[in-house]
Amino acid sequence: MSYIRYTKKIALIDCNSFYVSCERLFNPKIRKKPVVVLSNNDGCIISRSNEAKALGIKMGEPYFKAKNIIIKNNVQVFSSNYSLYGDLSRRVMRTLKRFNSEIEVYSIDEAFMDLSNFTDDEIESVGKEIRSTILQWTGIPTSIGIAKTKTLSKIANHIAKKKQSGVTSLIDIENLDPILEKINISDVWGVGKQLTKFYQKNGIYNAKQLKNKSNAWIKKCSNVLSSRTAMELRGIPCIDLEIASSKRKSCVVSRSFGKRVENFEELKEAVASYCLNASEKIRSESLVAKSITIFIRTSPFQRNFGYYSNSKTIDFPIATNNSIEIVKAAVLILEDIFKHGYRYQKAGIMLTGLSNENGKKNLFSSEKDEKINKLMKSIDKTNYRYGKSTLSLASAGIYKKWNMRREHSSKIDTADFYSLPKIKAT
DNA sequence: TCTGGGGTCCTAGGACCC
DNA sequence: TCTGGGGTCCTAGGACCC
Repeated sequence: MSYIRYTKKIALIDCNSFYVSCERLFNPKIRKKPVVVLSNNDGCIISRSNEAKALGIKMGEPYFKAKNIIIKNNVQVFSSNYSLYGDLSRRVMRTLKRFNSEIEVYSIDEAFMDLSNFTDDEIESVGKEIRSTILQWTGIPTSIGIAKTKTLSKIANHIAKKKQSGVTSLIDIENLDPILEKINISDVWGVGKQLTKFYQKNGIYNAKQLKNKSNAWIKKCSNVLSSRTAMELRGIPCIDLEIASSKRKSCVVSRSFGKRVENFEELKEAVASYCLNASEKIRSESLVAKSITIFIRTSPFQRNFGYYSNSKTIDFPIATNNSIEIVKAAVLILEDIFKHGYRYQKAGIMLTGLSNENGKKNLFSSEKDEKINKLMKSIDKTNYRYGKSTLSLASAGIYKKWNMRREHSSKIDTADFYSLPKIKAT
């Protein structure tokens, strides 16, 4: 058997300190200053400018723990504004698609792109052109790594992050060993906390050592994913680019509360309102859910009031995306798992077994279902037009005392068409 | 005393990613 | 006082069947 083996060129484009860069776009005064963006509920630090990193502020660090450094160094702090970041992300991806319409949007701030049709000589300058175009058109700085596999392009990107040009290609490097040797095993894509521990125990401390370990050993002692990672380090592509955007399989809405919740009614409100969010989300993607899970828990960090965590899943008789039905099921579960006497910190709802809506009609659908579907659609339309939660269910509450903290919001809303300034043509 | 074997399907939990 | 949220995939083990 013979086959043609051609070398792929995979680029990973990654936005630098993405959330911070988004905030900076609308606030030039903080360009050269240390900036951090906080997670929901102003809990943790999830994006840092280089200046903030240099101060020793760690990724994922609780905000209250870093507060001293932050105040002392006048670090600018922002609550997260996901509609802004989502909007800018779409702009970046749209710009990227001009270079190759087939990209894999891997996360809000990253995309893989196949650049195999360019020659080895061109590749680095193509990378630089992509980078400068994105910067010019969207204002977002990026780093670009190019290599023969996704895993290697992650490493290339890692290196590019530290370079002035922001672009690194490993394509025409014959022997990658000296480079891989400098990459810490925990920095390899697909190697998390547990695997790092395991590899270190077996004398593997860097990417080169993993690359040189036999597949048989890796598969036996770990799993297929790990052996794929090793193959990719050797320059053999095992993880395909996922161009076609596939439909999601689950949908989660969960939040920590702004303050601890003790009474059932408030918890019910929160859960009901998460249900409305989740069902609207799956409706907008024309999906229906087979089952629903509710979970509640007290803080895992403060157990002095006792710790309680529980969850339960039930199946719907017929897959659904109807808010009313979903809230009803959620409340039933909640009644079952709620226990008095605890200070709840977080609750969440998960819709699973998602499938396409059009397969939904069956023996049991009725005229009533049709009416409910129409009602849901008009609620969604109204909320889209007049702002989120214009129409809601009474069970979701009005005052939402449990709502999350968001004390440092920049309040920029590019996604809300109606909050844009109006200019009248004369 | 001695208590099949193998296949499939489902689920919960763990590990990973951003 | 204060510790995020949303995904995917894999695996082990149980249930069930013949």
